[in-house]
Amino acid sequence: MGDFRYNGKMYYNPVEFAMDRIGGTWKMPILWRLKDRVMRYSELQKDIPHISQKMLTTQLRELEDDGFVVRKVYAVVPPKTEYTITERGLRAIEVVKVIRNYGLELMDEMGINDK
Amino acid sequence: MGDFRYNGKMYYNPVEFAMDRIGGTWKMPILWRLKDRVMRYSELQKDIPHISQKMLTTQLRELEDDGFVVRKVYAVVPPKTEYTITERGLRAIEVVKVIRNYGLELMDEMGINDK
DNA sequence: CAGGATCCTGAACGATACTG
DNA sequence: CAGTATCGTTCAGGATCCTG
Repeated sequence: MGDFRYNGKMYYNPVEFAMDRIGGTWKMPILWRLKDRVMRYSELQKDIPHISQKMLTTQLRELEDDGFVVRKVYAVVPPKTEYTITERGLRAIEVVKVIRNYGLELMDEMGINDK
Repeated sequence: MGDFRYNGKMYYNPVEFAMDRIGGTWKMPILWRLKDRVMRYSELQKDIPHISQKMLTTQLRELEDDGFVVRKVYAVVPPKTEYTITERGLRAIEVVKVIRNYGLELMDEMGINDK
C-alpha cells in the first residue's frame, strides 16, 4: 500500500483516509443524529451538547463535500436549512456502530460507567 | 448516555472514548504491525514510515498503559525491548479491520488509487 | 435562522540533540 | 539499541462578534 494524496493532503494508509472523512470530535455525532431523520441546523445544535457554531458549520460542510450528507436550503424568511444523510453516510454509520459498540465494551471492561 | 471522565479527561460518548484509546495518527499502524508477531522497537520504527522516535515511544507507552500491548525489556547490552499485542489489543484489531476495509471501499468509490 | 469572519489557545505532532 | 529531553510548529477546536 503506497502513499497517496487527496485534496492536497498526504495519506499513508486507508485507515488514516477513512478517519479524515468521518473522524474528529464531531463528524460521527453529527452523522449519528442524522441516521434516522432529517434535521435542521438549529436542531442539530440543540441535540449535540458542547458543539460550537463554527464546528457544526465546518463539519457539516466537509461532510457535504465528501458526500455523506445533503444540504437543502429553503428560500424563506427566516432561513431554513435541512440536512439529510446520503447512502454513503448510511454506510459510514455501520462503521460508527462498530466503533461505538467497541467503546462501550472497552468502558465496561475498564470499569467506566457514566456518572 | 451521560458524560464521563477517564484519566482526568471528559468524554461525551463511547466513540470518543474508543478513538482516544486506539485513534490518532499512529496507534492503529502500530497495533496493525503487532497483530501477528512480536516486534522490537527498532523493527517497528523501520516498518512504520514517517514515524518519529518521540511518537513511537509515546504511543507505545499509552498503548501499554491502556493494556493493548505488553513491553518486555531484556537486561542485555545493547538493550533489547519487545512489544507484544494483548488479547485486548487483538480485539481492537477487529475494529481496525473494519475501518481499514471501509477506507479502501471509500477510496475505490472516490476514485483514489495509490500512486 | 443559519451562517461567515476573526482571533486565539492548547494539544498533537515533528526535528534535533543527547544518553544509559 | 531504545529511548529522554527540549524546542518549535501546526492545526483542531473554541470564543466572540457580525450579517443576509
